[in-house]
Amino acid sequence: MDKTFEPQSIEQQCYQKWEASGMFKASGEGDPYCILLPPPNVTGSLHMGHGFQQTIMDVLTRYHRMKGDNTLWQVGTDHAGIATQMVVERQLNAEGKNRHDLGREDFVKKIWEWKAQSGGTITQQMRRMGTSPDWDREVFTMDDNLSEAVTEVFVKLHEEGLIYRGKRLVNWDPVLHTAVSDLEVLNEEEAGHMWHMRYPLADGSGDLVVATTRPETMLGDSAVAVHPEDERYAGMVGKQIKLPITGRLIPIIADDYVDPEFGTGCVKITPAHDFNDYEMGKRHDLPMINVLTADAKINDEAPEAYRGMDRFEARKKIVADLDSQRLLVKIDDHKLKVPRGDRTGAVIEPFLTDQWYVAVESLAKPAIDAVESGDIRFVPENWNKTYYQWMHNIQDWCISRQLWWGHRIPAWYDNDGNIFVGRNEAEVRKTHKLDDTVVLTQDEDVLDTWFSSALWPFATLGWPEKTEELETFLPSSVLVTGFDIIFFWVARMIMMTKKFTGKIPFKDIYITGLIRDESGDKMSKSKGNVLDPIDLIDGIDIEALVNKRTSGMMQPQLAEKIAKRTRQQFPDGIQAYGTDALRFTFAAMASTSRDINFDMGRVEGYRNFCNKIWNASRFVLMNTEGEDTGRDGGEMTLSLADHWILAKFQQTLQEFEQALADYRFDIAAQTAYEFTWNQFCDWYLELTKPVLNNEESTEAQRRGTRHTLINMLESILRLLHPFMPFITEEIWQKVVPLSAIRGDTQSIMLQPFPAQDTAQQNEQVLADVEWVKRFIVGIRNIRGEMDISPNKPLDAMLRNVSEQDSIRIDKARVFIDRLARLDSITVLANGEQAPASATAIVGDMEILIPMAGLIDKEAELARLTKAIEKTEKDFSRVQGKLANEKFVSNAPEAVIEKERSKLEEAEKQLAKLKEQFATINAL
RNA sequence: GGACGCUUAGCUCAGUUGGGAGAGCAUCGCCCUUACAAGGCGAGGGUCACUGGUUCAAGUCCAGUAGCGUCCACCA
Repeated sequence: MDKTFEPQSIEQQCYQKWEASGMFKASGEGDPYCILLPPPNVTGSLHMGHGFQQTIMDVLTRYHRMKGDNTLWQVGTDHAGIATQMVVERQLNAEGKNRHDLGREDFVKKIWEWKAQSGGTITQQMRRMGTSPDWDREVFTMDDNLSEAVTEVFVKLHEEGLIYRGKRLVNWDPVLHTAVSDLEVLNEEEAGHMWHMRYPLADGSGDLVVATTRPETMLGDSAVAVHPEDERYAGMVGKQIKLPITGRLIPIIADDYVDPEFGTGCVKITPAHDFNDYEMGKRHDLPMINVLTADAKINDEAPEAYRGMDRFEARKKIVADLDSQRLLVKIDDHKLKVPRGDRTGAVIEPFLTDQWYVAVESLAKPAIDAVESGDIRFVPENWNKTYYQWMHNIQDWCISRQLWWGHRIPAWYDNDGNIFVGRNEAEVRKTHKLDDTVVLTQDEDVLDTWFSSALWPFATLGWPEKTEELETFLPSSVLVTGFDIIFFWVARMIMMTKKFTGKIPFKDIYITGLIRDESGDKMSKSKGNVLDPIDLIDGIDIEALVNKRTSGMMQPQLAEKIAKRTRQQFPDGIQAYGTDALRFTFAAMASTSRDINFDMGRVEGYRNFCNKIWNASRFVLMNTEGEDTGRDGGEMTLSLADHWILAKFQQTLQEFEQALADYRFDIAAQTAYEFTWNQFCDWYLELTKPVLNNEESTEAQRRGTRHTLINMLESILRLLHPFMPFITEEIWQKVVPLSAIRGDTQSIMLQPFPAQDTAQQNEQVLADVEWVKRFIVGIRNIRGEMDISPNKPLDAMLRNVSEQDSIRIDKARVFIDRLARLDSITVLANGEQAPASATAIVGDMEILIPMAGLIDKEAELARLTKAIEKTEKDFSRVQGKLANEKFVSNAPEAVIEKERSKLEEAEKQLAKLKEQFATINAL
């Protein structure tokens, strides 16, 4: 084995072996365990969030597979309507064309070509993360069977009246020319203005001043509203306004919605271009005057001078024209929330169009019940509040999109505009008895991508067929996803799955935090702080990294700054840390908090952990290869250390499994790390040396220790495998022939997870070794602080040795001698004089290292002073506590007892330290 | 306006029924000891944001303040 761990050399071939051997498939035996991969966009490439969530899913999948469950990780990708269409359209733009030049059919064909060529990027990258989903079951949301499910759901919901078509005000993206749902609109606060405009009364008796943030919409005004109890305008309600520029007559109406305190207390009402005005328009039966085109330009409803102007151009002209007519009163600065499309960033326009909707109210109720009843559980639990809040205020879902890429809506129109919904045209003709003379044209629109995503839990398992998979794996065990798509996806899956299968889609919902950069900023192209998980795995040099971060930018002017910062942060680029280190980092950072600031130091630390495992394994192999490890029987005597590490491992295993059951991946990772490094490597491996390198050891002792050594390592590898699949597989293949494992050893991933075994728990041994450790650390501490070389053998004297101390010394003598590097141990009789010494205290026992020629007086006095101060502080705190009568009478007996023994301990120690101080001081 | 969350060592973060403040990285000292210098051994470092309350006892529970963040709704 090489001296350092080189992840590159093993990962990819290891993965190929796993995948080719079909090891990711559900075994068909054991309790079902299923995870659904939130399907990433087929256009996408792996980002840190994917890496994080997939690590968690893979840990769970590999763990449950090893536990013997019938484990399925269902994988697939999403067609991502808008995102994908935009990517391909951008390519066309680069060729100087647009999608209309190609026409719908050719454009969609082009997207399929693009998908065939580049759509596999993200699934290839998932493989680099070491994920183990059943790739043979990979689905794409536009596959035939998924599309069938989509049609089926649409038709059934329509039959029940839960899908309807209606003319409503929708969020319109004027760049994409499509409606989008409420969730796809982001409201950001931006600096704007409030224009105060004078509207004259038609009878010439005066005027009103309205305040607006969108003057151009005045072309579509159909009323002015005031509060019914606003005395200022009491006499005006019912009168007419002569709307400037257009000359139209519009009424002054009264409505509670108006806030008399805000602005002038008069609101211009534009029902076709504002959601609140739309509602008021309906209440007052006002005309809906649409003054915009699909491009958000002024249409022919407006006076000629404005027609064809962009909405923002029109705004300027209208303000100028009003000003010249002395109708502009003032312009105030005003902060307002501007709605923008989450994909395009374009200002969204409330726009009156025909769209398809899902009436969600009746679907929402069972979905709320499913969480309230505890059938579905959010982890962490407080996310259910977010869920309830949205579900209780849920609005009908606009599902039609004026795009070309997606599931075509299964609705047909005849020439009279009648609508027929069915699974296909033939079915429609049959059910509605339409012969060939009736011309039918299919609805041009496609469905919101999230409509098909909502069916993911059952459609991927074969629905509407009654498949065995559906029977076995629905509901799935846990959904691992981010809070950002609780509304988009999670809630809709619950509604749809309940509706169409009667079952819940999943039992637990584990909500992960968002991965941010080290200072808490969101990773984004424009900030230039994006890390690519693949770069952390393979490494990247600084030039390539700078190039990556600064190319293809929306705002090229930021490039220089980003380049500079990147060079500053990564002067030598990013090292290749390997997949296992990255995965371990993700797992270790998966605490319950909302956001995670990604710290490169952690990755480096866990890369070092990989190296530690690697070198510990080298040590184990060096000492077991070609030796008798007891694999074929033979007498074995286990040392104290052997028993101890087995017991310690049991403790670790218990904590580890509990943590995983609680979805505390950070605790599980920490537990495994601590055991492996601080117990197994730092102590146990050192404790095997006195046995293996001791000429006096019997063959049974050597065999026992070798046996423990190799099998302990083997168990650790299985423990760590769910987190670090590659390094554990690589080492395990070398270890297993020496271990006690028999049978099929094709891969560690098919081995059982280490079993909890009460026979190996041993409190006595744990206590004994803790005592030994304190003994050794006491002497190391003296060496460290006294600058005594670790190589220099010392003579130790012991004072106040109890019977138990003596037994322990006998049991552990070889270990103590070797690890503390002692030449001799002398037990002093009661009252026997000791030479001037440095001291360590273990319980009641004192360890004395004679100072002659070794230790200087001042240094030892300083050390003792430090120890005395610390002990005195403890002592007086505990003493104060016990002196408090209220504490003694109120606290539980166990707590008081603990404090009493603490006090006693401190008192004894203090006495010894002070005595020692006096002795040294007298020299 | 409503909801949720965060504030603990220089940095990134744990701290689960209230009962001795922890980890990794960074820092300092010693050590190339035959698994590992991506390492070993040892050490230093915190008025747990602030104020008040409950309690014998508060990082932990309650109330409030300040700062930061997220989501939802929204006044033109």
